[in-house]
Amino acid sequence: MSGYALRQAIRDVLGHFWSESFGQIYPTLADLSADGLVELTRANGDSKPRFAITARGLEHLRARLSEPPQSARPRNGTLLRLFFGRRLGIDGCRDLLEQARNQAVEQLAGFDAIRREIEAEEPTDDHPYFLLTVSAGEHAARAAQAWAEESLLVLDRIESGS
Amino acid sequence: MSGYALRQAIRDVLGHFWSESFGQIYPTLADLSADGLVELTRANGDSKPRFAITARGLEHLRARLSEPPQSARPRNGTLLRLFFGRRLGIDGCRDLLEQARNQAVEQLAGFDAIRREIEAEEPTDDHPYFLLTVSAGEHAARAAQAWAEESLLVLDRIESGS
DNA sequence: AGGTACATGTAAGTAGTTACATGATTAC
DNA sequence: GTAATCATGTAACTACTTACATGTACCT
Repeated sequence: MSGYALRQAIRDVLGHFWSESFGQIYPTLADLSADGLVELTRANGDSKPRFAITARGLEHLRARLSEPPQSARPRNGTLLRLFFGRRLGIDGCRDLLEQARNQAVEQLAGFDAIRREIEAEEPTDDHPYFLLTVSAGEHAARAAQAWAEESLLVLDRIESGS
Repeated sequence: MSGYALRQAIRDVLGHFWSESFGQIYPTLADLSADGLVELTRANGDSKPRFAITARGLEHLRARLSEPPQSARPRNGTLLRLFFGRRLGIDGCRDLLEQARNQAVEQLAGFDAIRREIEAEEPTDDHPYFLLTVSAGEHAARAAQAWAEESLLVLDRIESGS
């Protein structure tokens, strides 16, 4: 695919756990091409550029996938604000939690659509792995929804005097 | 508290949803001090420096807490590797999932300790908010554990031929 | 013909960590 | 007295995003 199409695929398919910008994609694609890990095979009268991974690229990919994943530094703005909830005020907290709940519900609907899309396709050996990542999103979103709803009830109890 | 103590508090208390490095803390503390939002009040023969938030600092904090939280770009190395699970190989996937499960279990033990610590303290108006963030961690960790364990079973089914 | 989507690339800026340098205080 | 901890600060570096610049292909 093209770098442009690659970015769309990353956004649409890996969107809930990964992201890349053009500023990352194009230089990286150029480096990979220079190292012979991908090839630009623009066929005959083809209007669209087609990068494809090479045999050496596949080897390299396997090696990179085997590297231990490094966890990103945690940075959750919602939880930081709730931690200082007394300073923020109870209405601000309620807004944050309602937003968190709504976001979780939307995500669940999105995952449901992705899951049905995958299951409607001709099954391949990759599908079980794709579904693993969807399942991770579903578990996380359900947990987020449950937490937000419980927490809204806790706020009610705080407000009605404890 | 001192910048040094602040960093320890961030690591120990907010560790599961926030982090700051010295390279962030000291310049920021200097800026806040210059703007009169914090004050260094080193009492008489006190060996330890004590930064404290000022009245204007509290106002500023409230304003900053009211800003909408911006979500960081997603970057989950474990899910990225599992997405390409067929390339990584089933044993590599198993390692990733076992690590994810163990990490979740450890986190749950940590949250349990924090919760008991908070509940043992003299209750303050802040405690319900602290517990909200602990609860978020517990929900997320329980979801991660359940997902990892389900997924390990899925791997078994993949391996035993589908 | 003109707008939208496709396509690439880069410079400037943002946000942060890591590593280093330095010294004071406390514990044993 | 010496090792560990407390304490501050900064320069170099990493890893990205945003915004801009530029052009092509496709649809109506």
